[in-house]
Amino acid sequence: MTETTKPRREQIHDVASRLFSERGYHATSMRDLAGQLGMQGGSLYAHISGKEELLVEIVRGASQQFDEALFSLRDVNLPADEKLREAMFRHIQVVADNMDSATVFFHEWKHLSAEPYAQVVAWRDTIDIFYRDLVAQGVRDGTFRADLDVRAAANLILSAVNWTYTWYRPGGRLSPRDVAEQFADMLLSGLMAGELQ
Amino acid sequence: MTETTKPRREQIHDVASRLFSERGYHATSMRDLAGQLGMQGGSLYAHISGKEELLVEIVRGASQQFDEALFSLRDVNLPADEKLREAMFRHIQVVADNMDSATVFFHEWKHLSAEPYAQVVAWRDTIDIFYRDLVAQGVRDGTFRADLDVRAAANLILSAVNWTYTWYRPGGRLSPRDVAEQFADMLLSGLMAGELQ
DNA sequence: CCTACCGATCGGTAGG
DNA sequence: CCTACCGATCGGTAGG
Repeated sequence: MTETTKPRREQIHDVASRLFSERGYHATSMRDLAGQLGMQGGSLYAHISGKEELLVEIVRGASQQFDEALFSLRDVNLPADEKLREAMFRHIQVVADNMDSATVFFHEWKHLSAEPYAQVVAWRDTIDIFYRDLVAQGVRDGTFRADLDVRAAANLILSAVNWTYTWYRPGGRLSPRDVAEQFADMLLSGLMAGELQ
Repeated sequence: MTETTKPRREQIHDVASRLFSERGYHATSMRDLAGQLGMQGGSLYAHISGKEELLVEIVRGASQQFDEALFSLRDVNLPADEKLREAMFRHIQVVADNMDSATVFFHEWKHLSAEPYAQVVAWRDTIDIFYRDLVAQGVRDGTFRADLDVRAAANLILSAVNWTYTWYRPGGRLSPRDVAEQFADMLLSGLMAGELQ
């Protein structure tokens, strides 16, 4: 009995996330969408107001997932390196658990109209600041190297966790935890062998 | 006299790279393109065979730039860490020098038809292998840590250099060399302060 | 949720 | 390189 039917609106969002991520927003027609749901193109408008509403809600949903995962970490009292491990894990997990909407988020946000577009830009800043604060804290308390460029470090971390949407395969060899630990190990300790060997 | 006119075909490619990167492939119409060149939509077909030809050539051009930058490094005799620095610099420089076509490359290749699509997938593998070989060499000769996961390391490096297309601004505060050195410093030495302090 | 339809726009072509 | 046009398809609506 896994046949419990989701609300129609939710089904539409799920299919839209999948098609937008596979083909892109502009290459997906409302008729494509309707076809996957077994209805006619015009019937979609009984449930939604328009195509862009779908994009807006997918993008907003994804950014909220990131927010919920990361901002509860903000004031947690942990050593900077452990905090970074946990943040990277949560960040990657959001991507892994929402491959479709995360892909739409990273790929299609430029097609939003002015207002939601500006919200994404503002949101990106908050995430940037989250990682900069995390790094800055680690530098201040001596966990991280004193000569770190905080912006560059945050940028490198974000590159690692964001780029996962292009290559990660849920159900594959690596769990989100595996990826996070591998990346964090390398970022924290570096690739170089110790000087003494 | 910087008014030397480029060949029309090249102008079309330049404008197409810019519009495809700004708006996306499907959201750019042939009439948009023609308008920016001061001609009518139909007139484009005196110079090109179709819209997808433009996408194919932009994508192919970008991948060739990466090839030329990286593959001459393949058999150069350098310590692995220096080789990595140089590879990252060249990789980032290709992105920085070709922001438009690099963006199209990373963003729009999924819209290619079967054959050029498969070429991009195959190309990506060669780049992946390039970085894995570089890391593996460093592990073998003791430059890099013996416990490195080669695939993960290559993946992390690629995340850093590829993601630059989303944030780098040519002519801004940082040169491609700056970014490459910052990233390589952090990747090679890690973020952690030394154990003794 | 369907049928039937709207005006607009798409990539591309014919003929000059 | 332009004018004029093609069939196809787009997002969306009216009326039921």
